[in-house]
Amino acid sequence: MDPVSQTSEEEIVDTPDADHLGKMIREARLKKGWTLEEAGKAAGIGRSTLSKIENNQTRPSFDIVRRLTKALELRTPQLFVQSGPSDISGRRDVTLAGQGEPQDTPTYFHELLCTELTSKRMFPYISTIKARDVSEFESWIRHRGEEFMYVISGELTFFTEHYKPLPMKAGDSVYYDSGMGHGCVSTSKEDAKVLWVSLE
Amino acid sequence: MDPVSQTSEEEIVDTPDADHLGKMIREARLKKGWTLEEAGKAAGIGRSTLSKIENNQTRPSFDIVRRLTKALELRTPQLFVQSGPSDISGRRDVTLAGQGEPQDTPTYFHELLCTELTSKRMFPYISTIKARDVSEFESWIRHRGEEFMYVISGELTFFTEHYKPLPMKAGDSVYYDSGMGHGCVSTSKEDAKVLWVSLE
DNA sequence: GCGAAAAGTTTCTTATAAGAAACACAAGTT
DNA sequence: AACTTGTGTTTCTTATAAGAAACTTTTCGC
Repeated sequence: MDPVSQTSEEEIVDTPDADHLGKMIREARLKKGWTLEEAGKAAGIGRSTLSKIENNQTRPSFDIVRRLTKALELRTPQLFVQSGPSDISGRRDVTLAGQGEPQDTPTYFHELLCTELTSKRMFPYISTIKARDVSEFESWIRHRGEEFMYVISGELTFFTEHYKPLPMKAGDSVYYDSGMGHGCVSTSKEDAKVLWVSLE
Repeated sequence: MDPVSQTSEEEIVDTPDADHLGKMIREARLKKGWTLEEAGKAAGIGRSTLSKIENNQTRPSFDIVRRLTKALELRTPQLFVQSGPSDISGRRDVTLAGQGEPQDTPTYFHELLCTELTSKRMFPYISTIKARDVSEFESWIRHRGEEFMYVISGELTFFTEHYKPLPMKAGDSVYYDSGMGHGCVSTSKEDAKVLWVSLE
């Protein structure tokens, strides 16, 4: 196999991961240095309930888990980890310069990166923004999630709902709620090039 | 307020978001064009149960929700959204070139980007990798989550456990499980510069 | 419009989660 | 060593989730 593009889609057997949850919660609680009583109070649940959850003696309701994640400031995605064909553990995916998967729209020329790794959670892509006048700005893009943008080259104006237009140049970056309307136009003579990383 | 750096930490009142879950699940099911029966079968639960969940007439167990997210291929983080002081809705955070928050280690010079938005889920930073010999490579970095790296300038070799060393140059990118040991060294005369986006 | 089939909702039963209180087990204190 | 206090575990009760089946609504054919 080509050493550069090693994304293999091997089938992995499913395992129950039954006692994963309790372990994680106990870990998070101890990390905060809390007793069952304290953590329970912070999350609004009884200490006996929490004890049983941590020892996997019960299947808690989604509500309870949600309250716990908030109180303990737990990262939620990892609570759902279940082994299966769709996780990226022990994998990597390389895309060489200019070798991304092209995807065009009227305004942007997108190049999707690392598309072999279908189960990844972030979506990186490079966009070429065609040079044109600021006045031509048309409609907002809007999609659930958050997004990071880094200007690789050129100059552009980045628009966000509720904010003033933002002039940007190579090396600048912005992080924003992509649920807000957003979009950008090149303000230099040449096309501008940006790297986007999107997370739903 | 400075229009460029508008990250405000206003207090937002907490709302229960009680009927968020059902709505999302119904949406995901319909998107797949499935009936209650079909979706239930795929997730291994009864259609009556699913009906009640979608109509928020019950507080499902975490297990059931997990099975549903798997069957419906739902993005899990958004199931946990609860309004509160710590989400980024309607916000943005800008970092101009070279204005990131510096953070040094023996091997890397990191510049953290968009640090005002503390509740964001992805962590972007630019690293300058000091020029040195490949043989000097020491120890693996390893942390839970996934990571995306884009080479801004210079040439380097990217190391990942279980894989062959990967020579990279400006414009190349790689996405990998950051739980695997990883690290990189510059192979050009000058320092190399890379953009990393990390997600736990 | 009427019947038949399919999709969704509402009982009804039972299995079980959640919390209170009792219990067990430490680590200090006198 | 007995007493206290603090932490986690195990009953025990009751509130409720989950599934089966009955019921309602929608969709489609004729």
